[in-house]
Amino acid sequence: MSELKVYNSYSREKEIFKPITPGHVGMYVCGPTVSGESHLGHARPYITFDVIYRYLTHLGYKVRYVRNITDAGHFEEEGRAAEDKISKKAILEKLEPMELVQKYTNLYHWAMAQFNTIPPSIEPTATGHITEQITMIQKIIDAGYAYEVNGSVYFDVKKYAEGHDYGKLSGRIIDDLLETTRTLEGQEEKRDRADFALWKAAPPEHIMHWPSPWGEGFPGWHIECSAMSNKYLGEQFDIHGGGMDLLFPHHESEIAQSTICNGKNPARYWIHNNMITINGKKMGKSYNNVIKLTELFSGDNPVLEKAYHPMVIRFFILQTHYHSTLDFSNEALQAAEKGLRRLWEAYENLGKLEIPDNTTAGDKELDEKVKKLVNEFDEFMNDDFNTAKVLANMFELAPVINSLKDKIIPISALSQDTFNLLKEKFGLYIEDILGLKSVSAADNDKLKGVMELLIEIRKEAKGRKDFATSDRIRNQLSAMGISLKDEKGGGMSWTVEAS
RNA sequence: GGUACCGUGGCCGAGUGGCUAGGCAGAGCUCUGCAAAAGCUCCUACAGCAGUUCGAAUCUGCUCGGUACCUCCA
Repeated sequence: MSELKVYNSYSREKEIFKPITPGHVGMYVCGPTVSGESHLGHARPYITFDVIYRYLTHLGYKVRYVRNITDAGHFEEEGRAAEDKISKKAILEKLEPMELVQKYTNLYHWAMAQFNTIPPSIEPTATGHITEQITMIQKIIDAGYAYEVNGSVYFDVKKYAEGHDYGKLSGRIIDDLLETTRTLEGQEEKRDRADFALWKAAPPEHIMHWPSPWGEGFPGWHIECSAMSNKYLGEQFDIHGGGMDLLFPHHESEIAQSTICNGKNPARYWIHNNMITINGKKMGKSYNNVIKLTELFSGDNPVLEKAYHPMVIRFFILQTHYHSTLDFSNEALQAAEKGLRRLWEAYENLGKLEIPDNTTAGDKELDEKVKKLVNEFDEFMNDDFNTAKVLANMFELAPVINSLKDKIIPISALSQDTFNLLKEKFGLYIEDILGLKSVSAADNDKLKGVMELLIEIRKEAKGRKDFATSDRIRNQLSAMGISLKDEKGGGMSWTVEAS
């Protein structure tokens, strides 16, 4: 079997994956800032890294998956910042900071569960690790790479760049960074415009602040990930992941901080997923084109033609390699919806098939083809987690499976070994590694009983050519979102559309 | 402006220099009381120009177009 190769953003090359400690993998993924509702953009990294986590686990690694919650910082409740400053009443009505954070954390967890992502091993919060961050900042100050001004602490990028390669990860040229003409608010305190905050003094009206050696304030954005990854995964760990937009300045700064504190790049492999775009534009606050996950699932957004099932989103994302941009459109999602349904039906059909013992391949060519398609699953995943190719092979297998089920191809065309391999790997991949689930709604026993009754009545009606009755049953059910299909050989199957 | 990346058939999207990716849509056929589903078949593209090569979607250069990052961002 081929070795796992991953594209390392740091070296810009595909590298063979070798963990620091054999048999173990430490993976840190930048989590969301919970100052607002999770949106479609959040779906991409967490589904991508969920599959990576699942695959590494499948390979036999014991993976410690750490994904943080950014719940500290200078955020305010959406759309209320301005009035808060002038209205005492608004201040009274405002949610407690932690109440706000809890609300959006809960929503995020709920959405991640909808996507069938496995919760991380550790999910540390920034507010829960203030002391660790302060300790780290102090270490950087002591090392001479940070300075304090008016209760805020900044990282001295210019000094760091003298002896280190600041900008390597993101392909930045340090001189350009130092000379950028862009002017931003509140930068007078910095010695150099490329410097970034490790600690910010909090103005009195600020909603979140903690005591520190430099006064009341809150941690800078980059330090939390360094502090928490260090705490739970050590000075150097295997994989650091996140969205491509975090390359600079976030991950670049993390490398700088950790290098000063621990003398090394914190991660061996930097993995970044690309962005989701809408009509060719990145989805983001600044573009005002954000689709919240709750809206996506309910269809309640002007750009959405309908609601989309979380599994459709998951499938849609996995149909593209994680390193490519993924353009969102109703057309593309609806295509994904149909594709997933077809694939899943084939999978269910496969589950119902049985093969007699000691069958030898009656159709050698087909047998070989099936074997090849199945074995390529591993190869494709080993090639930088190419889920798109795995799915393509599954689609190639679908007609074979359906033909076996309809007896267009006799089951004896395949050898017992090949059939078992197909059954085992298809299930392993589609459910355990890709993490897909059925989109059709609830199986419950009472409904099943009712359906069996209706099917029996319809069969009887058809038997006496009472098509008015048989069509009435099918049509009425269809109107309720239950589709009945006549199968070859007189059987009937039914599926309930997800509401 | 600087730095990266990208430009694939109606749409979405894989892609290792030579061999039909795949999905959705569309057309035809088979099956079927009808329908749906399923199966089979068809639809063979790689922004433009030049170059390297026996051979390029894949390498090089230029042109055009697009996106991202440089600011909070997944």
